[in-house]
Amino acid sequence: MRNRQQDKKTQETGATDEGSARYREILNAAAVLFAERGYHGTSVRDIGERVGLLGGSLYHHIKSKEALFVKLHNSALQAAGDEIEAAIAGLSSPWARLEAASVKLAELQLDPASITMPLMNDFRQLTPELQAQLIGTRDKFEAIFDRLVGELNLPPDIDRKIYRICLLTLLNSLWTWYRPGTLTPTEIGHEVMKIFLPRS
Amino acid sequence: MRNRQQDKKTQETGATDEGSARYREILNAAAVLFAERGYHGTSVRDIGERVGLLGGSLYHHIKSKEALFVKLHNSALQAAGDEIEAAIAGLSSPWARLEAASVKLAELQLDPASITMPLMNDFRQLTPELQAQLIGTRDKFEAIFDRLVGELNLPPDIDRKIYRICLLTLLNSLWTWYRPGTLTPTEIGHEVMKIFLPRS
DNA sequence: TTGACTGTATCGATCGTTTGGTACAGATGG
DNA sequence: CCATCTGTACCAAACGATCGATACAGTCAA
Repeated sequence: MRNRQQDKKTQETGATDEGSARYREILNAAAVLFAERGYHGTSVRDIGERVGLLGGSLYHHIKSKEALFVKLHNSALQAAGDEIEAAIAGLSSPWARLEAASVKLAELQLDPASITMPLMNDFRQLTPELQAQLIGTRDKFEAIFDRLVGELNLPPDIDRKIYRICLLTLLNSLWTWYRPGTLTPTEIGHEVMKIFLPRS
Repeated sequence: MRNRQQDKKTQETGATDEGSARYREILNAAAVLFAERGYHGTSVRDIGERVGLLGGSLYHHIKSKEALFVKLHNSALQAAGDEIEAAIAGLSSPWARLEAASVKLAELQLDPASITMPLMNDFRQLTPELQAQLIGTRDKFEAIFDRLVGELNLPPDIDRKIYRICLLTLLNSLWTWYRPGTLTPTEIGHEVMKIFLPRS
């Protein structure tokens, strides 16, 4: 028995280097892989390889694969929420505000440089305990669009909840089919909004 | 003289009991689990448990987990395509045809009794080789909606390709958020179509 | 010298898959 | 009628590979 005393365990808090460069590297690498291959399809060794570390060495920076995913998910949603709020800050027309928010979200989802939002939809592949850690952040994010849709003067026969879900689902799924080429992410965002804007 | 002729070669394709009751049981169980937890999140032992078999015993009926998924995917898409074609057969108005097709697809996606279409979107978690086996069937299915959208008299500023992708993405994602309650699958289908139909 | 960082090596669990064997149903042949 | 054979369907056990995670020793800058 080596450890009569439980030794210091410097990182028992679970919080590792919140802001180190290495940690952000890992966060970015994990974001790409989770987005490309899903949670279960990505191993910690895959992530390590992308940042030049062995799988086991990652655990000096992260607490667990699950914690990494939660951190990634929550901080991405938080950042996206902030950017969207900023994008609509100066606008007053309800339709203009919704369009600006949608376009901004499209840009965020399709920007390869940003930490994208892996598995915004579809976290069915995650364990229920993991899901529980994510719904809070997600609800808060969706509340932004809930508010924006609530301000709209929509035709009375349109269900606002379904309208909002559909818009968010589409924007969050853009990256599954978008390929850079003829249209920019911004243009894609406007194109999608054409479907949701009032016609006539 | 057992086989002077290579006899009828009933299952040379690697396909096992194409139509046995057990095989359909396995297909159904796998459909549910793949949809709930994704491909990697579902183990063959999980599937076996759902039909009262050990994981290894499944291999008397299936060739591999991948083959099971491919079979599931292709037959579901084939059946859905047939049902949608039947639903629009008697209609002539382009908008009525698209709406009928969409509602039918919504019903198929949300009917818990049918072999649903697991991971219609999002097969990024699959290996490229597996994906290659699916895109053919998928393209053929999407061609139905491509044709229907092509018949529409859409506003000229709307990109038809994006319009079609968005509609299909939404319909295929319904099950990720739909919960039985106030609205039936049919009503959900119509509700979604309200967004895509010409307003005013 | 210390503490942050990384490699080496390994753990137990689980993965998809294979193997050997068994129980049983129906044909076959003497 | 009985013995034998064949094929189906399954279980029990195990395979090698890989999973997330841990322990520990070495490296190196401060």
